[in-house]
Amino acid sequence: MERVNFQAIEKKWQVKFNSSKLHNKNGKKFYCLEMFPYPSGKIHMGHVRNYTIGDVVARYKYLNGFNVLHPMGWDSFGLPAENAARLNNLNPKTWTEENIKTMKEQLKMLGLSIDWSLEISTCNKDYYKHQQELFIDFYNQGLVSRKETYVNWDPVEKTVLANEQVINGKGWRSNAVVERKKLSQWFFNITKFSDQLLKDMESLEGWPEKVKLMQKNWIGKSFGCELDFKIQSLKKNLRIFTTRPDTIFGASFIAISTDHKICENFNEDPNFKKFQKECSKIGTTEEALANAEKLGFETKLFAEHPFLKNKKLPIYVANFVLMDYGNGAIFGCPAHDQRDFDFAKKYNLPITRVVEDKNNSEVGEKMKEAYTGTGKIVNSEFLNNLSVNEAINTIINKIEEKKIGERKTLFRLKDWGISRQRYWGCPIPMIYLEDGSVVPVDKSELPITLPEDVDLNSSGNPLENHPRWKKTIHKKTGKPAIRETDTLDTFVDSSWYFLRFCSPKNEKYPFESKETNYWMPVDQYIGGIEHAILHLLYSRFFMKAVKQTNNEIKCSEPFKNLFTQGMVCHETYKDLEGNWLDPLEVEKTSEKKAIKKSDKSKVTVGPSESMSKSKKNTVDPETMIKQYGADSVRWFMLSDSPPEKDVQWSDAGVVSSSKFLQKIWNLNQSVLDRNKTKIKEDEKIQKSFENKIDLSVYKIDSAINNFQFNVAIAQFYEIYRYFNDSMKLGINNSIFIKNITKIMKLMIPFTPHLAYECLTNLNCKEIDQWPKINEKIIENSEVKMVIQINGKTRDVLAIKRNLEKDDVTKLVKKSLKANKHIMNKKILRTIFVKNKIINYIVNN
RNA sequence: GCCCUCGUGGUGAAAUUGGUAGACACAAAGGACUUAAAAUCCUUGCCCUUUUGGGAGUGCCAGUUCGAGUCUGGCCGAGGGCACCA
Repeated sequence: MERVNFQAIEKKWQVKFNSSKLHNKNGKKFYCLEMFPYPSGKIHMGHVRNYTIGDVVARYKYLNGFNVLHPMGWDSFGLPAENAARLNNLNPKTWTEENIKTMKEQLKMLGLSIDWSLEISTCNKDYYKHQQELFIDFYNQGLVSRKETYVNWDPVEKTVLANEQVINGKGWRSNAVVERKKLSQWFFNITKFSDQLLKDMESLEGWPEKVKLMQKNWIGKSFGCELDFKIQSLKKNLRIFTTRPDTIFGASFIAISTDHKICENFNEDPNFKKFQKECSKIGTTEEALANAEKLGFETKLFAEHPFLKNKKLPIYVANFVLMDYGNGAIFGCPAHDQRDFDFAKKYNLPITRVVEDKNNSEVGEKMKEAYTGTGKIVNSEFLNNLSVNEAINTIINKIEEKKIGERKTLFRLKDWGISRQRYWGCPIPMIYLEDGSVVPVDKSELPITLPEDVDLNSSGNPLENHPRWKKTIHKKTGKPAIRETDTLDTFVDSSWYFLRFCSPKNEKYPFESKETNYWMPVDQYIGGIEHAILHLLYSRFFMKAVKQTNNEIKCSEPFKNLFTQGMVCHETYKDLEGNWLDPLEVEKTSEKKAIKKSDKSKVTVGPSESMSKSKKNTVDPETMIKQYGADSVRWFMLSDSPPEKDVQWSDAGVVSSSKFLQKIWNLNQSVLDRNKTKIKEDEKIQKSFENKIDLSVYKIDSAINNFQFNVAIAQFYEIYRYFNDSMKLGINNSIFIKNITKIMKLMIPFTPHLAYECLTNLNCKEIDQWPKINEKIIENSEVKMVIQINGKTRDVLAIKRNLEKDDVTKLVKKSLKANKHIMNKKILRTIFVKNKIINYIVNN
C-alpha cells in the first residue's frame, strides 16, 4: 500500500481551511469559542487540546447545518511582555507581535476551522479604545469607584494584586510574599451584582456543577443580622454582624479588628502598638493565618448586653477579626464557635452553653470544643425551647422591634480592584484636575494610547515615570490635568472579548447591538478549569454591566454552555544530580526505566504531571505535527482520555494514531480498487453490513454530542476492523463506497485534512453534510438478550427486538448452554426485562 | 477545619444509567509471515481444571434488589476548591 504523505495533504487543505468560514446562511446560529491564548511565544500542548476540542465542536455543528461563529484572538497585554522586553531590550509591542505571528502560524498547522478575518488582539488600540469607552460608560453608571484600601502589594512585580491573584499569601506570578499596603485604587463594583451573579447561575444548566459551586462559594452569601452594642464610657454604639443571633445569651465578649475605628482611641497606648506589631508579624500565608494562635488586646472597655440588663461584655481587639467583612466586629459566643472558644480558653472568659447537644451534655468550661450543630435553645430566657432556626427568627424580630439592628445578608465577594502599576496594559481613561477632582476623559479623545518611548528599567510605574505622557489638558475647561498612570488589570481585557468577536471591525462602538444580539450568548465555551472563578465571574459581571449600560443588549449571561478540559501531562525525568531533563534528552529502555542519551547515565522516571517549563516535561506541538502530522496529533489528543480529565501525552500513543490513520487511508484505497473485481452479492449480508454501519454512525454521533470523543474514537477503531473484515464478503462495492463516505464524513471533525482528502477521492458531492442519523436503527437492530439462572449469566442470545417472555423462553429451551441449568428443575420465578434480560430463579 | 469530586486489569479507559464488567487503545508475553529485521496480522491476560467448564472479581465493610461498578449507610485512600467570612 501507498504511504500517505500527511504533510502534503495537510498543507493543501490548510490553504482552504484558513480562508473558509463555517457559515450556513439558513442555519441556526452557533457561537463556538475557546479561551483565547496569551501570546507567550509558542503554542503548547494545552492549546492543542483546547483548540482541537473546540474545532471538533465547531465543525460538527457546521456539518449539521448550523451557522457557526468560530473566532480567535490574543490576550496580549500583560507582564511577561514587559519582562521579556526588558531582557531583550526591545518594546513589549514588538515582542508581542512577533509571538502572535509565530503562534498564529502554529495554530494554522493544526487545521483549525477558525475564521481568521475576525482576529482581535487586546493590546491593539483598535481594541482597547473600546475598552476605555466601556470603562467610562461603567463609570457614568456608578459601576466604577475609587477607594482607599489595603491592597495586596507584590514587592517583586511592584504592583497591586487582586485577592484572587494571591495564592497562599504569594503573588500568583512572582511567588513573592505579598505585603499589605494602603493605596487609592480603582474598582469595578462587582458586588452590586452579588445577588444576581448568584441567582442567575441557576439558569446555567450547561455549566459543570463543580464550577457553579466554586463560584457560589466565592460569592459566599450568608444570612444574619446586624446588632448594636452600647459602649457607655464612649457614649457610642458598636455595630456587629452575626449569622447566629440565637446564641446572643451565650455571648461573653466582643472582639474588634485591629483596623476598627475604635482602635484610634488606643493609638497612644504603647501596649496596643506592641500588640499591633505582633499581629503583623504572623506570616501572611493563609494557612499560617488560619492556624495562628488567637491573640487579643484587652481594651478595658465594656459593651452592654442588649438583652441582659446587668451583663457587661469586655471588648478585645483580636487578630482573627477581619475589617473587610461585616463591620469588623463580632460578639464572641465560645460555646458555639470554635474560634471564640479558643479565644475564651486563652483569656479565661466564661463559656455558656445555649444550644443543647443530644450527644454531649457537658456545659461551660468543661466543654472540650465548640458545638456548632443544631438543637434546643437553653439558658436564653425567651428563646428557651426553640430550635436554632426558630430562635434566629424570633431574636431578629425582637432586635428590629427594639430598633437596635436589623436583618442583613452579607456577601464574601469583594469589589474587583483593577488598578495595576504597570506599563503593558490598557490605560485608565481618567484625569486628575488641579482642584483635586477626578473625571473621565472626553470620549472624543479616545484612545488614550500608550507611549512607545518608555523606560522599563527603572523601578515603579513606567507611565508615572515618563517625562511627558501624564501631562494633559482637560478638554472642557482647557486647564492642565494629570492622567491616571495606572493601567487596567488584564482580566478586564478578557472580560468582553467574546462580545467584540460579534463585530470586531466596528470602529465606532465596542459592539453592534444587532450582531451582538444575534450571536450572543456563546453557545459553547471551552477552556481550562483554572479560570473557574476569576475569568468567568468577571465576564459574567461585564455582561450584566454592559446590559445595564446599553439597553439595546439583551443577553445577561455570556456563556450558555461551558466545558472545562483537563490538562496535558507527561512523565518527569531527573538525572543523577536531581536536575530535570527534557524528554528529548532521555531514552526509555523499558516502561519505568530510562537513560540519558548523552552519556547513558541512569535517569529517574517520575510521575506524570501537567506539562510545565519548570519541570521540563513539555513536548513541542510543532515538532510532533511535523513528525506525525496534525491529524495524528489531534486524533491522539482526543483518543485516550475523556476531554474533561487530564491526558497523558505518550509518543507511543501518537505513533499508533498515525498508524491507524494510515490504515483508514488504505481502506479508502482498497474500496476504490475493489471496483475492478466481480463480487457475488448476498443480500442478507449486505443488509446486516449496512445496519451495523448505521448503528456505528449513530453511536459516534451521540458520543460527539456528549463530549465523549474518546468513546467516539473507540467506535472508529471498531468499525474500521468490521469494515475491513467485510471487504472479502459478498457485498456490492457501491455499498462500500456509500458507507465509507459516511465514515469519512464522521471523521471530518477529528481529522479534517485526511477526511476531506479521502472524500474528494471518493468523489463525494456533498462533503459538508453530516450523514443522516438513523434514529430508528436502535429499534431495528437485534438485541442481545442476557440469559441468567439465579442471577448468573449463562448465555447471551442475539434475538429480534421486542420479543415477549414466552418467545424468549422457547429460544432458551433450544440453547444448550442455558437449558442445561433449568432442565429438570422447578422454575420458581422469572424476571423478564424486555430487550435486556431474562432471569430464571430455580430450586437447587 | 469546612465544602465538592473521584476510587474499575501492568496503564489510559468503556459500560445503552440497576441488567454480559474490562469495549477501544497503550505496554507486556507468545505465535504467524520473513534468511533476518522492519512493517503487518493473530492469540493470551485473576484462580481451579489437560479440555469442555467452573469460580472469584470494580478501594474496604454492611444493606436494598431476582440482579449493584452504578442506589443507601459507614470506613479507608486520592485529587480539587475555600480558608479566622463571625
